Amino acid sequence: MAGVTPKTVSRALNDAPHVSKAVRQKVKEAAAELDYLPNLAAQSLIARRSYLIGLTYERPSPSYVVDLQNGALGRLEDGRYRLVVLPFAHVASRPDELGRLLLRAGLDGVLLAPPACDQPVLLDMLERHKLPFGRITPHSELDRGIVVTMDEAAAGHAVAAHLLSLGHRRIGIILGDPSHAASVGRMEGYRRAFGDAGATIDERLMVTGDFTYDVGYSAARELLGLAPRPTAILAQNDDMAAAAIAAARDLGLAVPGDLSVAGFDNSEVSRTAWPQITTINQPVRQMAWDAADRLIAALDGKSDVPGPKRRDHAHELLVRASTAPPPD
Amino acid sequence: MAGVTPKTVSRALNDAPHVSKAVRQKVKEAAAELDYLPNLAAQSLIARRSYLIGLTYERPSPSYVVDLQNGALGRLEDGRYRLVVLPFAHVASRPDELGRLLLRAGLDGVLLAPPACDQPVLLDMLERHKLPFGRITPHSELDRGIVVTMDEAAAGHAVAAHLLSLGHRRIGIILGDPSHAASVGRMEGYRRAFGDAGATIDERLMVTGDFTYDVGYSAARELLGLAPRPTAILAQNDDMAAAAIAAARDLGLAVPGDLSVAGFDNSEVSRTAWPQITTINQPVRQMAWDAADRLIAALDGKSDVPGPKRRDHAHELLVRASTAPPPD
DNA sequence: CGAGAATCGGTAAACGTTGACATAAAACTA
DNA sequence: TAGTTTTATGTCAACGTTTACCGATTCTCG
Repeated sequence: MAGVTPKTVSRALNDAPHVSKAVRQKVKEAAAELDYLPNLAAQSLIARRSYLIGLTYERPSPSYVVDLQNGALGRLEDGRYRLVVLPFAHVASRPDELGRLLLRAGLDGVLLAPPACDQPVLLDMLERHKLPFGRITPHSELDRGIVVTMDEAAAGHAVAAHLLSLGHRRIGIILGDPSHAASVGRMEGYRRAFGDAGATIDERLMVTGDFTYDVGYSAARELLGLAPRPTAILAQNDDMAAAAIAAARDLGLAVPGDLSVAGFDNSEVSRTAWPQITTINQPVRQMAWDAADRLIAALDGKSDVPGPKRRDHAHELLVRASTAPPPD
Repeated sequence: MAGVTPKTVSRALNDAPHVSKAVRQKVKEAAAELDYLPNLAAQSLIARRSYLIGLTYERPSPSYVVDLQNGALGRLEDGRYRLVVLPFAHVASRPDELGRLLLRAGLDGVLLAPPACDQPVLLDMLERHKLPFGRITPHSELDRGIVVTMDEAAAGHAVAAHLLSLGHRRIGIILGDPSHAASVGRMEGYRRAFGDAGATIDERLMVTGDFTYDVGYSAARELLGLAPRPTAILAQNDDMAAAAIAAARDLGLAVPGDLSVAGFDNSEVSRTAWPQITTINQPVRQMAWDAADRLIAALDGKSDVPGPKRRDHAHELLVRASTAPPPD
C-alpha cells in the first residue's frame, strides 16, 4: 500500500472521517486483496479491553451448559466480543482459585452460573479488580453486580403443588447438591406447597442427591424400597427424575401408573425420556442472553440508561406424561 | 515499586535470569500486594500470539458439544491457553463465512469438529492465513492439518453386525444429516456388515433424519408403520435412537421384546434412556484432548518431534439393554 | 476575491510488555 | 592485585494499532 501511512489505513478501515472516498476505497480493496486483518492485540492494548467475555459454570448437565453458552453467544453474535469458557469444579471449596483463574484470563467481563455466582469470596475478588460480572440465578447478595434471577421457590412450589393437586401425599423428594443454593430454594417452594395443601413433608422421604443421574438412581432405589412406597417422586432436576423412572421400571413399576415423577429444568433428557417428564422450564437461554446483554451494555458504557440491575424471569410448569393421579 | 524498572519486574515475575534473589522476592511480594497482573494484550502484541484456541462445531447434541469442550479444556488446563467457543450453523452452505469468523477471532489455532473439518474451502482459507488447525474426525483430505480420526465405517460395521448376529434381517435404518460425512461412513459400515452376513439392505427401510430427536421420531414412526414391520432399528446417533424407542412405546411395542434399537455416540441420552441403548462409544473427549494436545505442540514449536500428524482412536461397541433377538 | 470552515493527509506519542544490548557491580582466577 | 568472568541492573527500541495534534488543501459564502 505504497504512499499511505498506517494511520490512514486505520482511518479508512474504521470508517473514520478525514479520509477521501477514493483513498478509503483503495485501502479497502487493498486490504481485501492482501487478506489484511488488524492485529487484535495491538487494538486491545490501546483500547484497554480484550473483547473477551468469560463464562464459568460447574454444573455437569450438558444441556444446561449448552443452553447457557448458546444464550450468551446469541447476544455476542456480532463477533465483536468472544466467549471464553472456563468451567471449574468444586467452586465452593476453593473460590479464590477460580477468582485467580478468571482474573488471569484477561477478560472484559464474566458471566457466573451457579454456584459460582453465590460465592462472596469470588465476588469480592472480582470487585476488587474491577472485573464486571453478570450473575445468572444467584440466591444471595442480590444487590451485587448484574443479576438475572428466576424465583426458584415459586417454581418449586408450582411443581409440588401439581403433584399435590393430583392427590399425592406420600411424595419422595430427591434433593440436589446442597452446596447449590438452587437446591435450597426449590425445597423451600416444596415446603410452602405442602403447607398450602395442608399436607406435611415426611422427612424420611427426603434423600440427598447431587444432580447426577447415577446418584439419583441410588436415591430413587432407596425411596422405592420403603414401605409403604411413595406414590410420587419430586426430583430437583431432570437427570435425577430420569433416573427415578429407570429405577421404577427396573422394579417393575409403571410410570405414571404406579409412580408419578416430576423433575426440574426442562433439559433435553426430560423430553427424550419416556414417558416425557413433567418439569419446570427454567429459561436458561434467555437468562444467559439477558445477562450477556446487560454485561455488554455496562462494558460499552451504556449503563447510564439501563434500568434496574436486576431482572427476573418467569418459570413455567410443563405438565407432561410422567405424572398422574396416584393408584386407587 | 520504587527504583525498579518494568524490565526488572518482568524478569522477576517470569523467573528469567539476571535478577538477584532478593529483588525477585521483593518484586513478587509487591506484585501480590498490589494485585498486579501483567497486561495480556501487551504480552500478546510482542509475542505475536493470543494464547486463544478456538473450537467450532455445528452438531446440536449437547453431550457431544460438552465432551468436545471438556476434552480440549482438559489439555488446556494449565491456563496458558484459553478456549473460545465459536459454534456455527450450516457450515456447508457458507464455509467462507465461518472462515472469516475464525480468522477475525484472533486465534492461535482452531479445533474443527464435523462438518467444518471437511470443508475444503474453509481449510484453504485457514492455510492461506497460516492459522493452524486440528480436525476431529474428518472424512476427507486426511493429509491436511492435524487429524484425529476414528474409523466410522468400522464402528458402523460393528453395531450393524451386532444386530445381524442376533438374527435380525428386517432392519430399519435412520440416517443422520447427509451433509455430515460421518453419516456416509457409518452407512458404509452398515453395508459391509450386511454383505458379510449374506444379507441385503432393503432400501425402503432407510429413512433420512438429521441427528435430532424430533426428526428421528417421525422417521421411526414411518418405519414402524410399514408392514411387515422391521424387527430392529439402526439409528445413526443416540438422540434418534431414543426417539425410536419412544415411537415404539407410543405404538405399544416393547423394546427390546418387539423391537431392538441401536444408536451411535454413547451420549448421555443412551445411558439415561430406558432401556439403556446399545451404542458405539466414540471417544470424543479423548479425541478432542488429543487434537488440542497436538495443536498446542505445533504452536509451541515442538512439532519437530511429533510423530505422525494423524492419529486413530478405537471405537467400542457397548451392548446394552435395547437390543435382543427378534421376536419368534 | 478573501476569510473562515471543513476536509485531507501526515507526524509524534502512547498503550504495557519484552528482546537486544550496554554498563556496573560482584565474584572468581592467576 | 590486576585481569577476567559472571551476575545484576538499566536503557532503548520494538510489537501494531489509535489518539492528539498540525499543516496543507479545498470548499463555502459574504
